[in-house]
This record gives sequence, C-alpha cells and structure tokens, in this order.
Amino acid sequence: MGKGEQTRAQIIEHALELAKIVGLEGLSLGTLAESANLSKSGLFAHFKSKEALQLEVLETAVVLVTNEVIRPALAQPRGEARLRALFENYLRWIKGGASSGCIFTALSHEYDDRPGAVRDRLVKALKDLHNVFTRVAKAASDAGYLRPDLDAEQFAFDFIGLMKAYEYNFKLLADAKAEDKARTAFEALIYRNQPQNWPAIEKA
Amino acid sequence: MGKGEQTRAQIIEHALELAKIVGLEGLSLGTLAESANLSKSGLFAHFKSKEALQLEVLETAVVLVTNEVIRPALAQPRGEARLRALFENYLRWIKGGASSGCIFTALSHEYDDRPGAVRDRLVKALKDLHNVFTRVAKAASDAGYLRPDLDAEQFAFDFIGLMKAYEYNFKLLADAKAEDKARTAFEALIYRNQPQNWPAIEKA
Amino acid sequence: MGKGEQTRAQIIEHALELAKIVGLEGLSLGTLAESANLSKSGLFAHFKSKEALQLEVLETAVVLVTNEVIRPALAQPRGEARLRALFENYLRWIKGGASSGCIFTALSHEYDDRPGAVRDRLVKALKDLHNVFTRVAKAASDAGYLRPDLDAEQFAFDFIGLMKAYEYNFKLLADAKAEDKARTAFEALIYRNQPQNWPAIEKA
Amino acid sequence: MGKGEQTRAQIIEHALELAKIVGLEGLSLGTLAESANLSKSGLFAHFKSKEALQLEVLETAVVLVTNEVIRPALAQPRGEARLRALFENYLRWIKGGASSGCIFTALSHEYDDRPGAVRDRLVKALKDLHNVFTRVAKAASDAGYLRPDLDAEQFAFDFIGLMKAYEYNFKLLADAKAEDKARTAFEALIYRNQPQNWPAIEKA
DNA sequence: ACTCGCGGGACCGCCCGTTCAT
DNA sequence: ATGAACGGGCGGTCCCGCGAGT
Repeated sequence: MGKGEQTRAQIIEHALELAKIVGLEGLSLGTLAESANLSKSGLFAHFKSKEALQLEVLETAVVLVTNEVIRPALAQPRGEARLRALFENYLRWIKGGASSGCIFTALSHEYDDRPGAVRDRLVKALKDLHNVFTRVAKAASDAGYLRPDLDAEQFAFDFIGLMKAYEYNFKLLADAKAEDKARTAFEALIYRNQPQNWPAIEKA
Repeated sequence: MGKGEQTRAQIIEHALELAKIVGLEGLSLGTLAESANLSKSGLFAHFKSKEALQLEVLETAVVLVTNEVIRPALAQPRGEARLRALFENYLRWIKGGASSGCIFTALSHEYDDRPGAVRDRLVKALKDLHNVFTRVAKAASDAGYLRPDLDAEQFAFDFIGLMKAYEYNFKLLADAKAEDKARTAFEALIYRNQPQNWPAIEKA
Repeated sequence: MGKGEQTRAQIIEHALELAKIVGLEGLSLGTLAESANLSKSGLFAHFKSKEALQLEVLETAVVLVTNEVIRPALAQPRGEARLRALFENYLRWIKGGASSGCIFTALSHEYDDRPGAVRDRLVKALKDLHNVFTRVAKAASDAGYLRPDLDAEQFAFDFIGLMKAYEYNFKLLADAKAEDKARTAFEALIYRNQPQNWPAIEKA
Repeated sequence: MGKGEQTRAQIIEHALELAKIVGLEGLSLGTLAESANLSKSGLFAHFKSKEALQLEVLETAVVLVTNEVIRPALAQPRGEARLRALFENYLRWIKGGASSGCIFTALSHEYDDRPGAVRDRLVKALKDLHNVFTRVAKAASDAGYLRPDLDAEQFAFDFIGLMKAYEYNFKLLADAKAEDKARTAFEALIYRNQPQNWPAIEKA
C-alpha cells in the first residue's frame, strides 16, 4: 500500500467517526483536514469532490459492517446460530467504535429526503443488508426456528425495528435496560422461546 | 391574532417542513426566509437566535403530535381501542404532512450526539411520548389485551421499533408493503390476534 | 415640556453617555433603544436620521460644557481667578459623568478624518471653546498673570495640551499622579508660580 | 519573502492607513479587501480573526514608530540633540503618511473605554513610548538641558501634551500656526531658551 | 401627537468547498 | 501535498421606513 493510499485510508477513517456525529453532509473539509493533520487542499487532493469523499466513506462503512457483522455471522451454521450471531454482532456494532452508533442509521435519516448519488448508494447498501437479513431468516424459518407467524420478510422488518429501537433507547433516552429489552424482543422472534404458558387460542 | 404572530406561525410551519428534510441544524435562515417570502432580517427579527427558532419549531412539533396523535387516541376508551388509535394515528402522522416522515425520528439522529438546549428539549419530549405509550399499554395490559409476555415497558420498546422500521422501509427503501408489515407487527403485539394455530409449547 | 420632549431628552442623555464610550459613530439605535427602554422604531421616530441624533447629542454636549465649565468660570472675576476656575472646572468635567472623559476629546479623533455635518458642528464648537480660552487668557495676560513668554494664543495651545495629556495619562495609562502633573503643568503657565531659583539668563 | 507574507504586509499597510481614519474597530474586512484588491475570503484567510488582524496592525505600528521616531533619535548623542530629534521625528511622524496623524493617538481614544486584547497591547506600547520619553528626558535633565522645574516625568507629561495639542490644532482646527506653536511650546521646556527678560522672582 | 410592530436591504465577521500553481 | 486565493453562503446586526394603534 503506497503512502497515498495510506493517508487516504486514515482520512476516511477520521471522516467515518466524524460522520457518525455530524452526518456526512455536516462533514467539513477544514475540520476533517485538521483532525487528519493535513492542509485543506492536501486533503482535498485525494478526492475530486466532497461527494466523492462521502461516497468513499460510505463504501468503507459497507466494508466494515460486512467484516464485523455479516461475515462472522455467515461463518456460523445456518439457522438459529447464524441468526443469533447476526443479532449479537449487530448489537456490538452499534455499541462499538470511538463514538457509539450505527452510521447507517444516522445516514438513513440524513438522506431519506435528500436525493443524489450518496442516497442512491446508501439505499443499495441497505437493501443488500436487508437481503442478508431476509436470507438468513429464511434459512432459520425453513429449519423451524422462527416464530411460526413470521415469514422471513416480516422477520427482517421486526428485526430492524428492534435494532433501531435499541439504538434509540440506548443513545438518546439513555435507558440502562435498552439492551435487555432488545434481547427480550429478539427472543420473542424465535420460536422456542415463546412463553410456554400462552393460553390456547380459540377460534374466532 | 396579530399580524406578527401569524407570520411567526407561518415561519415555524415552513421551518418544520424544512426541518423534516434537512434537519433543525441544516435549517438556513436564508432558505427559510425565501420559502416564507420574507427578507432574512425580517424573518430573523421574530427570533432572538437560530437556536430559539429551533426550540420553537420543536415546541410546535410537540403540540402537533399531541393534537394529532396523542389526544385523539386518549379520547378513545382505554384498552385495545386506545392502543389501536395510537397506532393508527401515529401511522398517519408519519405518512402525513407536506413531506412525509416524523420529525422526532429525524431529530433523534441529528441530536443523539449533539449536546445542547435543543437536544435537552427533544429528549424531554421523547420521554413524555414514551411515557404516554407506556401508560396506554399498561391499561391495555391490565385489561388483558396485550400479548402476555409483554409488560408495558417492553411493549413501548417494540412499538417504537415497529414505527421506526415502518418509516425506514417506507421512506428509504420504498417498500410498498411497509404498511402491511407494520400492521402485522402491531397485531402480533396484541393478544387475541395471535395466530390460532400456534403449536402448543412444551416445557423445556 | 411635553412627553415627547422629555423622552427625547432622556434618549439624548443616554446617547451622550454611550457616545463617550463607543463614539458617536459607534452608537447603535438598537442598543440605545434598549438602554432607554424604548422600541427601536419608537426611538427612531424622534429623529429623522442617525446623523440628526448625532447632531443633537453634540448640541447637548455643548450646552453641558457651557453650563458646567464655561459659565461658572466666567462668573469669576477676570484674570487669574477665572483662569483657575476654567482649569478646575475642566478637570472636573473630564473626571466626571457616569463614565469619565471629555466627549469632545473622543469626538475629536473620531471625526478628524471624517468629513460631514457632525464634524463641521464639532469643529465650530471646538473653535468656540478655543476662543473662550483665548479670551480668558488674554485678560489674564493683560493683567500680568500669565508667564511672560506666553501670549494668549500660545497659552490656549499649552492649556489644551495639558488637558489632553491629563485625560490620556489618567484614563489610558491609569497614572495615579496624572492630576498632580496636570496641576504642576498648569502652574507653570502662570507667572507668579515660576520657580524662584531660576538662574538669571544672560544675553545670547 | 514568500508571496503570502508579501500580501499580508500589504494588507496590514492598507489596514494601518485605514485605521488612522476609521479606527481599528471601524475597519471592515470588506472595505479592506477592496482596498487591497483581494476577495473578502482571500484576505481573511491570512488571519484567524479580526482581532488578530487588529493586533498585527498594532504591532506593525509599533515597529514603524520605533524605526521612524525612536531609533533615529536614539542615534543622536544623549541630551539636547536626542531630545530635539525625538521632537522633530515625532512631528514628522504626525504629519506624514498617506493620511496624516498618529495612529496611537487615534487608538488611544478608541480604546480608552474598550477592554480587551487590543487595548492591553496598546497600553503596553504607549507605556513603552512613555518610558522612552522619560529616559531621554532624564539624560537631558542630568546634563542641565531641561527647564529646571521639570523632572523627567513631568517633562514626558508636558511633551505628550504638546504633541497632542499640535495634532489637534493641525488636523481638526486646521490652524496654520500649529507647528509654530508646538515648536514654541517645546522650546519652553528646554532650559536655555527661557526668555531672558523674565523678572526676578521674589520669595513667597 | 406619539409610539410601536413589522419588515427590508445592505453589510458584518466568518467559513464553506473548490481551484491552481508550485 | 501545500499555500494562496476565490465566490458564495452562513448567522446575525445595522439603519431605516411604512402603516396601524392610542
């Protein structure tokens, strides 16, 4: 790896951490240059435009979440184990990093009404993630590990919801029991953890 | 209502719509003035600072969500009806407005790492909302309308999660079935809508 | 005196004090309105323009210095007594007021390179003052009370110089002995206070 | 000298001339940029803040007065020659420049009621000047060249007063004889120029 | 007659992303 | 990879007027 690529990588790393706080739009080249100990123009020379930088940051985030969340989960045997790994890895991902939080969540709201290349790339990344969730859930469902009323699509919906609720309760409301609640919610999506004392359900 | 208060209200209304798109931080007095057909200084004269404007916008959002979501729900008889009303109103709230989306969701991520008066006010508002959810859920739970494994706190967690998942799938992923999934997820939180053919659950 | 004239007078009074600090150019209608407990437009209505206000403030200052410095001095018998009174009154004038300092000194430097109506009025006022000094000095000189090498014009020059030096040393350099030095300088302008041991001066 | 330092110096030069007219506070970056044929942002990039610019202008003024007034005077033999050089150089300094006047005088009144870093630096500079005057006067006094009733401190007071009176009469009152009067006043501070026909002074 | 509410246009100091020559 | 410069925009304040209220 040449010197150039190295500084490039460092810049993006800094940018990624900053973006979790101020967003990808809120990034300022001046601030970023300072935090990376470069001149503004020196930094800028690495990218053709700010948008290009934003896209690279996004790309890096995709690589990261793949390496830290998706891949190790896929390394688990399909079915429950893989699903649980996905959940645990994602939880860790949200808590982790210099500043906690999932960038994709942050960007989701920053770009949900802001058309452009960044949004397009983001949507693609999120759909890919969604597909991963769905596929993993499908396998689990086929093996009978999902709550029977849930198809894979619905599971993905619920799963994302609980992750979002977790991040929200954890970061903004500072709820100490956020993780417990997330775990409880997750378990409720899995078959065999249904409360055993649910009453029989009579016909309508 | 004097002329001043009227323009003020219009300004805030515009600001609220704009904030849903660019955030409260991304609001620019110039842009806002243009959208409200006022000069920048004419607009600014109504507020002592940008932060004051932001706080007023937030305050207005609280009033709005109270009037359009909370109050009409509380007008329903406690228990299932009230819970369903809360859900339906909130769904409508998210879809509605000039530009769809829930401002509180947008602001949540804008301010989750940005200390200050705006965040403080926002957190208070969101905790109030959370409390409403919890209390309404408690009443429903006492009346036996909640899924038995859910206490009120957990319900509030799941409920917020599904609303977030809905907004996310609807706005960003443009999933046409987002509302269906939200409904399905909601019904799964209610007791009597459990699928009737769930297998009996044996002891561990 | 009507209500209007009264508030007018109060405004100018406030303006005068403010001008000693920030100058006549540095006066802001907003700040002034605040300090006078009026709305900005309410205040502004009393004057056709900012310049008109400045001129009125200047006019008021002339009246004040006349009443507090000139007139009581002229009430003294001509000659030394009147000269000393001028000196003492002027000294008091410089020290006095809510914020110390002579407005004319402040304005002198604010307008010495700023043509316009204010400067013109200021120059007239200062020339009037100068004339008063000269005339009083002339009478003292005729009566033999001035240092013999000083004609009235030169006295006025020296007198103004010592007053300026006093204000400078007093306010900016915070020299505790400024007043003593001013007194010493003044006495040196008067005949009979010449040091008695000056050597005889031989012809060139 | 790099290109940057060169433009920097030009900027400050322009700023210095402008400040003599409108003060250091009255400097506007826009106006200054125009006068220096730079864009506002291009100019601003050379300084971190307006206050930093003001301080640099002040610093430059100190260097200038040192080079043009103080140093050439100190190059003269101590005693009368040095004193006279100080006087003549200072006189020239006041008359000189694109727009006549001593910046320190202008700033004295601008900042005599305006606390802050600029004032602090100004006071230091003026005290340094004062000390130079005093020391030079002390040497002259020791050699018997001062009027015998004047100690060095009092001389500095009188000297500053006459310079201020000169600038005032010259610039504001447009007195054609201002320089003559200044010279006369200066000579009166020197021993051997005392009028030779002063009467003997009797004991009190 | 006086005071104010409301609004405008220009400008402020400052920072943005970007370019270009070095 | 840098330093110099730029055009444009930021939040904010200026002085100033119109029209309505008392």
